[in-house]
Amino acid sequence: MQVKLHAVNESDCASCGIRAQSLFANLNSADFQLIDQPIHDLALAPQATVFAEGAQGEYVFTVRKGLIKLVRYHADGSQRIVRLLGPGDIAGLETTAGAPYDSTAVAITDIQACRIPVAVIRRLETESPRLHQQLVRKWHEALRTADDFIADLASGSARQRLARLLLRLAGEGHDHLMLPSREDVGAVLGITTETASRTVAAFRREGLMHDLDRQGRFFRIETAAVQAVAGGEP
Amino acid sequence: MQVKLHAVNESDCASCGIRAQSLFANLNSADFQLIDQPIHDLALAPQATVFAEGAQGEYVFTVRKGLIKLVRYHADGSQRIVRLLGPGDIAGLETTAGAPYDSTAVAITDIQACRIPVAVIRRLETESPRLHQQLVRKWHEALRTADDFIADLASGSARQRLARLLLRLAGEGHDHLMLPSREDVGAVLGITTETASRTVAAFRREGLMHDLDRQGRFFRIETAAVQAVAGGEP
DNA sequence: CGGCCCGTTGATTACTGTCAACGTGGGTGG
DNA sequence: CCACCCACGTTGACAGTAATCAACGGGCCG
Repeated sequence: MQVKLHAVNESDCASCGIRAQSLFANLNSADFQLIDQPIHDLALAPQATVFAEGAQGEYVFTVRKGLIKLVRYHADGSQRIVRLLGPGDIAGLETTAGAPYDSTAVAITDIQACRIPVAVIRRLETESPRLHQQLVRKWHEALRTADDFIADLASGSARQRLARLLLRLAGEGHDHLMLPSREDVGAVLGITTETASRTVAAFRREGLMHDLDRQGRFFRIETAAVQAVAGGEP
Repeated sequence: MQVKLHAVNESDCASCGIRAQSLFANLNSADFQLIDQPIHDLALAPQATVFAEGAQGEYVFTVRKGLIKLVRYHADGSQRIVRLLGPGDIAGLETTAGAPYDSTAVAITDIQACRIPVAVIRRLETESPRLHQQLVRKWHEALRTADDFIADLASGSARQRLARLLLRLAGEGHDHLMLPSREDVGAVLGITTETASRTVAAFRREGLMHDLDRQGRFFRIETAAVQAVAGGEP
């Protein structure tokens, strides 16, 4: 696992591309003075573990670039991905509630993230209403996303689920996306790797998605047609 | 929909059976003085809607007794239950983030709940660290429960899912439970009403659960055997 | 160059969804 | 008070989908 660290300061935050969605979205200079422990920039390679379920957390992580999976393991060793986190999302929010990590976080792609000591959050939370507001927003986003996962990605046929995942990964207004490994797609949708592979292959044959590379990871989707499948059309 | 209301005061809270799990768990008398809008006691009959998805919320609801379902509706009209709330749980937390309700809340059983104006929460949150701490705890509980739903109730065979639901409804250390309608069981587990009915019937035949009434709602379960099925045993 | 991981595909089985019918208990209206 | 009706649970038959077991090819790393 490759990990690179370097300290971050206020000016880095000021020029951060995802500042607007981050926890520090509307902090002022006085707020920044309250940060008494270093925030580190973190680079992770695919498959790197950010944190493990059950560990006592000391950091929250703001994803700046890449995709992270939150995983729960079943008794039989199989995994279920409970949520996917992208730029602007926070991993390890539960540490701000003083709890151990609820799931294991693993990098799917190359990751750039900010590692923020939970003590910094606790201090800012009580002293800066601006951070507090962002924190509540993040709790709400996380909960809403979790509910979306149940409603969208855990209901209906494999075709419907895959279609909804494609739309989610592409993001509003975009038609290109990167798909995780077929195994991860299966773990997100609650289907087997084989069914995930078959369904992707079927979508390609049907012209619902087109390869953008030769490794079967980057795709362009026919948004309207995919939406039809997501809604229940065969 | 039958709704009964009456105002609640500090002494009611002091004697509340679920005070320990409630938002007001450790408020002191000074904190109670900050409550400047009335909190109402709410009684609801089964099928009553507590709030509807998309509505701008003005209240959060603490469930004192009964079971509430949080529902999302699909484009085709079918429903998916995203979470179940019982005594001590809060419905409508998202209003404290200033957002509309993310899902529709419907009573499954007779309900007793406290209806708390969101303005009261906002005021207490800034002025009472005790309430603030409880609020964070509630966000965390809700998020964790949502993740549990994905990992436990949306993975594996119908038998596994039902077994896990039974264990969850019984609660740690208990072996008796009330099951919602077969339609709701299906909507929780992401299976059809028929499969839910068949699987319940199979569990009864196999002696995994025993009727406690004649309407097929109250059961006693063989906890060890049900755990085995939940873990993957046939 | 060889091995290995990953994606793919085939064959078969098992499970769940679908469509349909029926009984029963509770509620309603006469 | 009784008859009717309806919602709900149940069960059957069958179709359709996904899981399982197995095999194979290609790209990447050592």
